[in-house]
Amino acid sequence: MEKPTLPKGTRDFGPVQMNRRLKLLDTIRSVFRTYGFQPLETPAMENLSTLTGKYGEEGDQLLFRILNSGDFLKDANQEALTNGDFKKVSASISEKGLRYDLTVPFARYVVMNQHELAMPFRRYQIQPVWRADRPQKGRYREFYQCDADAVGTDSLICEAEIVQMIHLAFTKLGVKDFKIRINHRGILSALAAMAGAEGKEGQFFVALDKLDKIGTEKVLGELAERGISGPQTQKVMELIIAKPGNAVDLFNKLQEIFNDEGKRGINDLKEVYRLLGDHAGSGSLVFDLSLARGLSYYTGCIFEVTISNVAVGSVCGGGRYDNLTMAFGSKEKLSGVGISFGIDRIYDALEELGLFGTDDHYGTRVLICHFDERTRDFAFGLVTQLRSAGIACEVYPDVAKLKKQLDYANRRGLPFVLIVGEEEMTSGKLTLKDLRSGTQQTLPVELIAQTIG
RNA sequence: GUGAAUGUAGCUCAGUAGGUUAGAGCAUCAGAUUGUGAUUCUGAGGGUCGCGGGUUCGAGUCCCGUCUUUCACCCCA
Repeated sequence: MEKPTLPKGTRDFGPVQMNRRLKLLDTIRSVFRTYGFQPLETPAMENLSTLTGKYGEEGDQLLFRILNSGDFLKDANQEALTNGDFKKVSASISEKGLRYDLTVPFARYVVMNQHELAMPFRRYQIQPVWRADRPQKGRYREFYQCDADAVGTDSLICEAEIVQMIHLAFTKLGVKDFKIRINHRGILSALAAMAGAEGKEGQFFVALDKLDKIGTEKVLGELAERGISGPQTQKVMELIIAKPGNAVDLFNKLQEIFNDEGKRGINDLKEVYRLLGDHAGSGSLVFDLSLARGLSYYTGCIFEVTISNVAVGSVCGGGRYDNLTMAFGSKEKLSGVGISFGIDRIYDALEELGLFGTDDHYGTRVLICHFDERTRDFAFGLVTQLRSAGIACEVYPDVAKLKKQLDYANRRGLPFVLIVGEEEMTSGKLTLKDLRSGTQQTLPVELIAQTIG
C-alpha cells in the first residue's frame, strides 16, 4: 500500500485553518454584499472553447484539461498523433477544462443570460480556480478567488467603489500597511508609443512591470534586448520613475504630452480621484506608472494590491475590460470592471504578520466535563440547554478521568470547560473554568451563556 | 516550460572517510495522582532512512533515474 499524497500544489485545510479561512471569506463577502453585489457560482469545468484564447498563450498552457470520457483514443486525431502535433491531439481528446479565473466564466454567464439580467449587473463569486503552474511561495495550483465585478456601465463610480472595497476589506482584516496601486491601459499604451515600442507593447509592459523588482537599469537592459531603446525610451523611463508627491499635478503634466489614448487614461484616473476625494481609501491609493500587470483583456483602469513587508506577491488585482463579452459573440458591447482577492495569499500574509487572533469565535466555546454516567446524563441536558441559547458547546461523550477530559479540551484549544459533579448537580451552581487563565468560578446555569458568549 | 536545492519517528533535527541492533528533543499512550489541563517524575509504543535501480563483501551515507517540497526564471492571486 502506497502512502497517500496530494496532487502537486494542492492542500488540505484542517479545522484551525478552515476557521481562519472562513473568517477571512466572511469578511470579504460582507464587504461585497454591502456594496450591492449579488452572489453567483459557475461550474468548476467549462468548455475548453470558453477558456482558450482569453488569457494569451501563457494562459492557455496553464489550463488544466479534462480528458474526454470513454474511449478517447477512438476519436483522437490520428494524423496529428503521428505528426507529434500535441496541440491538435489535445484538442481532439479533450473538450473541457478547469476554470482558470472567475472573470471569464462570469462573462460567459452574462452573455448567456443577458436578457434576464437587470443591467448594470453586479455579482460576487467566491470559488476555487486551477492553474497548471509550478508551485512556489504564494503560488498554488488550486486556490480561491473572491471576485466582484460590475458589467453594463462605463461609470467610474465602479472604479472608485473598488478602491473603497479594497480599503474596507483590508482594514477589517487588520492590515494597516497596504498599497492600492492604480494605472490605466491607455496610459501604458501612450508610454509604449512614446518609448518607441510600437508593435511590441506586450514586451514593453512585461519589462516595465519588473521596475520595482529589478530596477531601472535592468529594465532598460531588457527593453534593449527586445529592440526597444534610444533617447525616447530613456526619457519615458525618467518620466516613470519621477514621483512627484501630488498625483493630480502629475496628471496635468502628463496630459500635455500624451496622445489621445493616454489622455483618455488620465481623464479616467482624474475622475476616480475626484470621486474618491477624501473618502476612506484615497490614502492607500498610489498612482504607479510602472504597474503593467494585466491579463490580456484589460482596457481601462488596472489595480493591484500589495501588503508591505510580506513577500507573497500581489494579493488582489483587477481592472476594466470592454471587450470580454464580445469574445462570446455578444452583439452589444458590455463594459465591465472587477476585482479579485486572492485569499490564499492573504491568508499567508496575515499569518506572517501575526494578525490571526487567538480568540476564535467560530469553534466550540465550552466542553462539559463529568465524572460518571449520572453526571454525564445531566451534562447532556445542560449542553442542549446551552445550545438553544446559541452557545457552541459539546459534552465529553465517554465516562473518563477528568484529566483526560481537560487534556482533550486543551488540545482542542477550547476557551472554557464546565465541570459537573454531584455537588454541582445538587446545588445547581456549575463550575466554569477558563482554560486560558486557569481561573474558575461557580455560577448558576442562567449566567453561563452570557459569561462565555 | 527552464535552472537549482531538499527528503531520516507524528513534528524539529543529529547520524562521524561507506562498517554490527539508526539516535535526541518535543509530541503520543500508560502509570506515580479515583474532582482539575498547558509545569514535575517513571515507563512504553513508534522508522520499508521519499520511491526504484546501480556500485560495493557491506549503502541512511556514493552514482543514476523518479516523485515530493522549496527557491529563482517565465507568468500570476
